[in-house]
Amino acid sequence: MERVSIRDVAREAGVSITTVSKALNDYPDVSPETRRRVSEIAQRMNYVPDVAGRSMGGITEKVIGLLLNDLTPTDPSGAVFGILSGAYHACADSGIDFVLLTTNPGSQEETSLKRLCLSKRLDGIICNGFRLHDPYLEQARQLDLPCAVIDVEMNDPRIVDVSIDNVQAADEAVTFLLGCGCRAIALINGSARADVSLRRGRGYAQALTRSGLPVRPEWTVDADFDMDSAYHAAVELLRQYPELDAFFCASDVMALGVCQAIEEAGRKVGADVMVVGFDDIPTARYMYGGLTTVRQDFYKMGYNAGMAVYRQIQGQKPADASVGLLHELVIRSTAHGG
Amino acid sequence: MERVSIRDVAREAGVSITTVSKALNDYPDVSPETRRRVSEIAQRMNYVPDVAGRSMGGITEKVIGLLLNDLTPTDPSGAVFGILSGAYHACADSGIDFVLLTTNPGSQEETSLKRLCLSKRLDGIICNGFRLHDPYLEQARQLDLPCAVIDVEMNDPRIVDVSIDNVQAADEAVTFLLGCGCRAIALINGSARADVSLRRGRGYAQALTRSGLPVRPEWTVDADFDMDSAYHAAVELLRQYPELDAFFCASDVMALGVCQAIEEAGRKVGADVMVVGFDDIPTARYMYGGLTTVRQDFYKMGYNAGMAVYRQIQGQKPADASVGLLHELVIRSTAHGG
DNA sequence: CTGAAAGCGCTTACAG
DNA sequence: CTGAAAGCGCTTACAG
Repeated sequence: MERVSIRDVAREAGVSITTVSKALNDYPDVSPETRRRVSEIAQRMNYVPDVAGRSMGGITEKVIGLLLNDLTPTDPSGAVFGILSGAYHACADSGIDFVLLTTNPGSQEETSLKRLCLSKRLDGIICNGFRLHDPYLEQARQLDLPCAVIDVEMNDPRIVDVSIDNVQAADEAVTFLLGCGCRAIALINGSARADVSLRRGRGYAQALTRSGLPVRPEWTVDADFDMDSAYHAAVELLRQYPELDAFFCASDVMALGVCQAIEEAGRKVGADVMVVGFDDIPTARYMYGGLTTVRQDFYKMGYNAGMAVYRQIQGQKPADASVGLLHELVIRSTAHGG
Repeated sequence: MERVSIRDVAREAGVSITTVSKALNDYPDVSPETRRRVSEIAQRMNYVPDVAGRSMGGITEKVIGLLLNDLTPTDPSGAVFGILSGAYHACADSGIDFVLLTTNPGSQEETSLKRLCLSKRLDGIICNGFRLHDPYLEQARQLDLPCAVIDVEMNDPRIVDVSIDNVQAADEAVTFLLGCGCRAIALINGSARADVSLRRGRGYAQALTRSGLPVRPEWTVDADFDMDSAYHAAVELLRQYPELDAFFCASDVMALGVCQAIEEAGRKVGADVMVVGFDDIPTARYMYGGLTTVRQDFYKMGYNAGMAVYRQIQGQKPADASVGLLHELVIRSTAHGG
């Protein structure tokens, strides 16, 4: 596509490029008539200043990157999409450029986070999908750049943590199951390498302990947030421990696999065995008569993360981005009182 | 973050910036020893060439933009995510920069597609989510840029169309329902402003006509791809036309609403009333005992679109990107023979 | 109010 | 094999 440069506009308008630049950048020292004529001509010629040129001239847009650890082909829970959309809109609302970046365990070894940020000229970064011990997580602490990390408790004054209170959320879910009369509750957890799994496991244990119930390690399975793994785990648990009367699952997607296993075992979900999921994915209310689950708002997580990074770029101190990030136990059919 | 420039590296290495540039860009006329030392120093100093500088120097990366018409907070079907991921990976595999852009009916009036492409320095573009009569759709034809459009039949030799054969897919779905013995089949369609809706409507009518059945317009409802609208439409249809024995839905998400309406009407999904959805979303097999649906591969659509645009950028002629984009009727519980 | 000139960080003929 | 210099498209003191 043929690009029109500032010289072309200047020639057409019969002025210098200085004047074109000033007219288009709202400098006061340009006659109204000149400004009008120049903008009119620039518009007509479809002149769009070259970003590289502008950048060299000293004008750069701020840019925030959303760094996704592994962009998978599919996003069953919609978590990544929600975060992406939220971060994007936070940038749009702040007049900041948004750029999508991805990495994976392999490329984390190749290129340092710092070089990645440098090459994309980032002014701030949001990290999502990182596992404990991922190299970039540690590098984020050394990064001299506004940074928000989603779903990993970094405990670093320079980094904004963005996540719901997962311990509390899991505690509430399990406490609810106990209130429903359940006494043998299994935990189908996400990957042990994910910080949220640790926290949800803690909430689960905390609720049981408070009720004077033992925490039986054999009733906790790491199903890596995977539907099929959860299904198989539940099949096995139900076979070995027929006394199980409830499953708390660290994601709705895993809850689906668990529900299927329960039904295949000839038991009735929500009656014989209760199930609570996590996330409240868009289709949750249509599954198994309505999945009882812990809702979290991924869009808002992304949005808050974007805004928190933006504020830091503006020089404000990193506000607590988890404020207003509330979870909510949504009671439907797969687990319910009375 | 402190940026190191080529001068800093040159100074540190005791050579000219010319030599640094040559060493780092693999020019042959640099002594092996100099090259080694310069790269070593550049690496150590975390030197990353400034893209703007490189661009001014004449070296620019190719970039493909994925333009989404409205980035919604949520993506219940996972279609947008799949396309995004596919397009991203096509770019990654081709060594091309990927950038995410969004627009909406309002901003389409403000900025022309051409200016948008110019401002992002695009070398190619993929359009998704556009409705018939969206201004950008017409502007895409005039655009002097490799372009792929998803799910709209553009019929333009310069534009790559990317979509499954929606007429054929719908025809197969309805023909299957007829084979199941259904004789009163309603169509819950997507927005009439979406090209795919038109095509699926055509396939629906085609299948009925072939079987000598009348196409009753009152049995077709535009539910705009929305779960709740589909639910309400189904409630109403079931009330007015109790003889309905099947629903063909233009999306799984809408099928969910329809299934709920059927159950609330005291009828059994898959027995009294059959339901076929569209998309095969990740959770489809867990809903209502398994949703019968037409599968399409969104990731592949995005990937093929990206590759087709890339090929055009390389100067190759625009291959048919829909090749290999197959749909598949997945028969589960909500509609099944015998 | 206008414009010539310097400078931003690179690359690349070109001379040595 | 090395480096001085021109040039890419802008912005912005600065002089007029």
